[in-house]
This record gives sequence, C-alpha cells and structure tokens, in this order.
Amino acid sequence: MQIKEDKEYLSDLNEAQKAPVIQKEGPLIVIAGAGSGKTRVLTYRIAYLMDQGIDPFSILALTFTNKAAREMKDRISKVVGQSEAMNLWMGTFHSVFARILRAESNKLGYPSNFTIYDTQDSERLISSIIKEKNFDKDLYKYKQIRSRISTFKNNLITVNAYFNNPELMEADLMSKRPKIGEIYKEYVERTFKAGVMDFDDLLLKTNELLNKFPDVLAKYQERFKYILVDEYQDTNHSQYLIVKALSDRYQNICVVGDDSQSIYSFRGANINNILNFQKDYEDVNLYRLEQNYRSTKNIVNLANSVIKHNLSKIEKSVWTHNDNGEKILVSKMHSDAEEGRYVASKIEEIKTKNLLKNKDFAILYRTNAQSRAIEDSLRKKSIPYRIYGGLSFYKRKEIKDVLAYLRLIINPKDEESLKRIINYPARGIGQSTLDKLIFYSNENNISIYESISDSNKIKNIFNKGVLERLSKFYFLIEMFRIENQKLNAFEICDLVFKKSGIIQELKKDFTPESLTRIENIEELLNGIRDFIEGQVELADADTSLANFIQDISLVTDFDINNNYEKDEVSLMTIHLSKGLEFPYVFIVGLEEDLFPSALSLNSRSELEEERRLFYVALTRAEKQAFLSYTLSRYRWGKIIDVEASRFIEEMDTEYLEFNNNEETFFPSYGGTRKKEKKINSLSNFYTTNNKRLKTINNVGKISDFSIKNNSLKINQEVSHERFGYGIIIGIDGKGKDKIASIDFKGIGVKKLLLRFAKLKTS
DNA sequence: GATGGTTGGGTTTTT
DNA sequence: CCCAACCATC
Repeated sequence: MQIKEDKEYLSDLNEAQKAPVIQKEGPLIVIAGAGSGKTRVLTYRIAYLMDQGIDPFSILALTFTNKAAREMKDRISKVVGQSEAMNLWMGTFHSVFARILRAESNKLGYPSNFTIYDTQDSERLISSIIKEKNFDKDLYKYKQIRSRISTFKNNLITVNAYFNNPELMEADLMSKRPKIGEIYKEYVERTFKAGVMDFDDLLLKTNELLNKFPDVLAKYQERFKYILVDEYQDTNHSQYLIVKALSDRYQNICVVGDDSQSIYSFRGANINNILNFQKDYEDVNLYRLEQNYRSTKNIVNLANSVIKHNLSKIEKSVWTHNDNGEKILVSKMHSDAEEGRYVASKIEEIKTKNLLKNKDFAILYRTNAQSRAIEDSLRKKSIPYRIYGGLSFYKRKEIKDVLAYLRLIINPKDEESLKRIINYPARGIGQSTLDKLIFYSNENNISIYESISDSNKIKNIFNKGVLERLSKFYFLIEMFRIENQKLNAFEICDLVFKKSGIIQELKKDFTPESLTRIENIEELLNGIRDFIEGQVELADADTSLANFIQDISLVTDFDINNNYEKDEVSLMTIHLSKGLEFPYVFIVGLEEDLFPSALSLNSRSELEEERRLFYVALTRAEKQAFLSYTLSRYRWGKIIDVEASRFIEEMDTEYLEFNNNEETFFPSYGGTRKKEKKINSLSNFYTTNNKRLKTINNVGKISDFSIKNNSLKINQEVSHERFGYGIIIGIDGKGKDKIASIDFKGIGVKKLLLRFAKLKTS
C-alpha cells in the first residue's frame, strides 16, 4: 500500500480530529461543527483503516449526495492511490443499496433489471390509479398522496402495517381520505408487477432483504466490517435501520454529523437518530470538532448568532483562529432584477480588485426559480456561470422521453415508461385506447406490453385501425429489443433517436425550444458515449444499455466527467451547497415567505429547519458573505411586494454592514419588465444556437475520431479530454473494435475503443 | 376517438 | 411561470 510514508498524513490533523481517525474499532460519533474538517476526518479515517491493513472491500462509506461521494473518493485517492480507493464501497444510500438489491433481487421477487421510478413517475402512476378508481381528485391530490406513501415507506409502514394501524387509518379518515390505504395497496402492487422500485423502495426493500434473509444479512455484515456514515443527522428511519442492521455484528460504526445542519426533515430525516446514537450502541465514544478552519471570525460568529435562536439543538461552540475578515454586507434592493445586477457587478468588482477567479464565487438561493434573474444579469456581464441541480438534465421532458424508450427496452413491464411513449411521437394511440389497455391488463393481471403483444387477445376491444397501430408500436419496441442484443448503449440510443420518430418530430418546427431539445438529446448521446469510453478501460467492461440505464434515476449531475477546472461562478440551492465551501458567497432573496419559506411558518420545528438552512448557507463562506433582499419580486408572472426576512433582524449587528440603497442603485435599463424579457429571450436564442452548433459538431466527430484514430501508431503522443497527455503503447483488434492501450501521464494505462475515444494528436 | 388549444391550479428543498 | 386536465374540433 502506497500510503504516504510515516503516517505523515496524520500530521495534517489537529488533536480533536486525530482521535476519531485513529479509533480503529467500536462505535463512534463525531459531532462536527461547520467547517471543522468533517470530510477530512472521514477521509483520513478511511485511509488510516486501510493503512492498518483493512481491506478496502470491507469498508462502506455512505453519503447523501453523489457529489459528496465523488469528492470524498477523489480525496481518498490522493492519500491512498486511485487503484486502492476504487475498491471502497462508497456512494449515496440509494445507489449503494440499489446495487445490492440488483444482486439479490430474485429473493424479493424482483427482476434484476428492475428500473427505478423517480418522483414524477410515481406521481403519474398514483394519479392514474386515482382516476381508474374514480376517486375525487380534489380530495386525493396525487402529489400529497405520493408524499404520504413516501412517509409510510420511510417509516417501514407496509400496506399490511397500515391496515393494522388504527391511528393512521383514523388520521386519513379525519382528513376525509379513507381510501389512501387502498391507493397505497394498488400502487405497491402495480410497481411490483411492473418490476420497478421507487426511491423509497430502495431503502425499504433493503430492510426487507436484511430482515427476511438472515444469511444475506450475515453476508453483508461480514462484508462491511467498517461502516462510515456522513451527514448522519439527515438519515431517515429506514436508513437508520439499515445502518443499524449492517453494523450490528462488528459494531465498527462511525457516524459524523451536525445537528445544526439538519435540513432534510421534509424527506423524512429524523434528528433523533443523531441525538440517540449513544443509546443505540454500547460504549460509544463521542468526539466534538468545534474549531472552524474555513471561515473568518465575523462569519463564524454571525452564524452562531443566527443558530442560537433555535431551541432544539446540541450545545456546542464553534470558534476559529482565523482573521476577523470583512463584515457581512446586507443589501436592500428594489427588485429581483436589481438584485441580480447587484450580485453581478459586485462579483466583477471584487474579482478585479483582488485578481480572483469566477470559481471563487457562489450564489446561493432558497428555491431554484430564483436562479433566473441572477442568470440574466451574469449573462449580460458575460460572467461564466454554472447552475447545479435545478431541473436536472435527466428530468427534462425530451430526455425522459428518450429514456422511457430505453427503459422499456430493458424492462418492457415498466408501465410508466410505456405510457409515456406509446403515443409520443403521435401515432394515433390516444387516451381512451390507453384506458382500455390499462383496464384489460389489470383484469388479466398482465403488463400493458404483454397485452399488446398479441392482437388476437385484444381484437374484441379495439377496431382494426387501432389494433394495427398498437401492433406497429409493439414491433417497433421488439425491433429495438432485438437490436439491443447486439448493440452497445450508444448505438441503441442512436437507433431509438432516429427510428422512434422523435428527431423527426422535433425537427418539424424550428422554435428555439425544439432546437434546445435536440441539443439536449445530443448531449445525452454524448453522455452515453462518455460512459462507453469509461467502460472500455475496465477489465469487465459492460457497455450494455442495461448497465447504463438501470440507475440513471439516481444520477443527479450529468457531467460527472466534466472537468473541475472550469472557471465558473457556481449557482445552486442552499440544500445542494451543503458540504461545499467558497471564498465569496452571495445569499440572495432573504425575504419573508421565501426564506423562511411561507410553507414552513406553521410550526416552530419547520421554522427552525429554515434557520438551520440559513446557518448552512452562511457557513459555506470562507472570506466574505453577502446577503441581499428586495422589496419586490417577480413571482408567478406578477410583481409582488415582499419584506425583509426575520433572519435579518435576528443577526447580531456587530458583524454586519448595511447597504440600504435608498435610491435605485442599479438602474434598470429604463424599460418595462416586458422589454427586458424580450432581450433575454433573444440572447437565449443566440446562446442556444451557438451551443447547438457546438454539440452537433461533437456528435459529428464520432466518425471523425474513428477515421483519424485509424492512423494512430505505437509510441505516438496523444491527449485526451479527461486523461490528459499520454503515449500509445499498444493497438489491438481491428476495424470497429480497434483498441489502443495508452499510458496517460500520472494516471496509468487505459484501454480505449478508438471508434469512440476523443483523442487529439499534436 | 385523436388532437391541439385553452384554462385553471399550484408553486420548497432531493435521492 | 409551468404543468395537467379539460374542451372543442376534426
């Protein structure tokens, strides 16, 4: 093992951090204040365990976001080397247990190719069930029902448990929705029959697996002798039970968290998990990290002055040796557009004055919708930016449409995928046909796909024209399924794009929107190509569509391989910013009903969660934080008057500086809102088109690559977008399957399929 | 029975 | 503003 000599890495830690790192065995909890080096502790603990001879295969580290997992893996790679780090089990709860469930799915009666419903898929199925059962849709709102079912699942309340729980049934009766149990039951049956799991199932079914099969439990207890959980304050009951079960045998469990940063209770997170940890295990060692290394005194003290308004918390005092730094600037604006201009010019000002980069800045907001106004002003000032999260790539309509085809190819029983595309592009299969199909399939206990597989069976329900159209659709999918046996993920996706009629449909009109959609689908193709390239280098390369598509619902950031070096301002919600840090942070929209959200004003606990959210936002900043609010905001197409957030009142003014901006500081461009909008959509149009050109060229280059790559020779120098500079040390295979072994500087030898590899020769 | 235009309702945060 | 559901038309 090539860990740094002499455990030199331990000297990077202070005494408080070192203690939990070197407690090799037994349960421990680390209460880590913001910026106190929590990730460092986790990272070094893993490195230390490996240094002590623990096999990385037996270490399981669970995080909350893909981003956190990725960052931690990167940091561990730097300490212990990439090849060792690769063997760690690290990821989000959902992705790790999806992987395990795939391996064990047959025990639970699921196919191993089960697909995963995202929230929207679940909502649509529930909406469909409510309609089929003729329930009052105003009483049974599908979003509410989904969220209630989600709560049940996160608390391990199965359908049976629900019907055996008079309190729950009474509660639903009181809210005049006695049929919730019936919907729940139907939903569970339908998803099971469709061979799909929703997000909550990934945890619930893992619990079921571990409870029902002692041998399976024993296997994974044995496998994961060392378990680490990041952000433990955000675990829900279902996750808690999984961790408890897996760690029960060896009790080598390390949880890290900060009750002040618990911001996911809307997702079922239970703060008691962290508060009760010491009761759950015997001889727990508790460590506190209270020294903040990240931020200035002003920031740390201000954040403390905010969080002290919360009643329920673990007492701790976060402090820092860092400089006082600048005071936190609080700015009052007159409109959201002005706020955007303010942020953009402030960034420009500081950047020029201190010779900084764009990536030194982050803009944080409570809701995704707020990014619009900020984006506009950044674009006008030509400041490069990047939005994280938001309508994630995979949730865009056109992407979900293509993915629905791909999912259906992998799992034809997937009901929601089928419903999504059976008439997209329009092929004359409308709602009433679909309603009949659903009814027929439910009656006969088969999937919709099965019911259209044989025209004879359904010839009494439909007329000849409809039967023909259904059968045409069936054979289209069958054709894809057969082709999928031979093709890799990229090729089959390309085929679907062209043969399903989607591209023709989108090319029909030349609106900027449809151009963007084509561009996005091309981006998806690029992503699949990257995935294949990534696979080619692996010994057990799996370039199949199944491998690409199965867990796609769990992927939030499209550009996993995007290089981090891009110099862009980061825009994201505060939720997403947790765990990250930036030299300069703007927190915008500090207004009542927005932050704190209007929906959280009903209870003290919800308000306190908003306050913790504010605490998280503030503590992201290293050098300076800027807060702003406006007096009016464009919301749902209307300008509404808003007032400053109560959080502004709560802050200790000792650390603040006010910029009251009584006159309009950042004049708007003289026009009405409408005028401004016009400008925006126009500039949108141009950027869209430019981007489009770029992407199309990229796609076109696939063939360029293969032609150019055909002439590559051994010892030739090449460079690769991701792997950097390298030398070709071998070429195998011929034609389409030609593979080059390339020794990349600092990375090592990779095998790349030349047809796809984006290689540059110098 | 399918399709496209219109209206009306909801709008937090994420795996 | 954005989506889903509804309604009028072919």
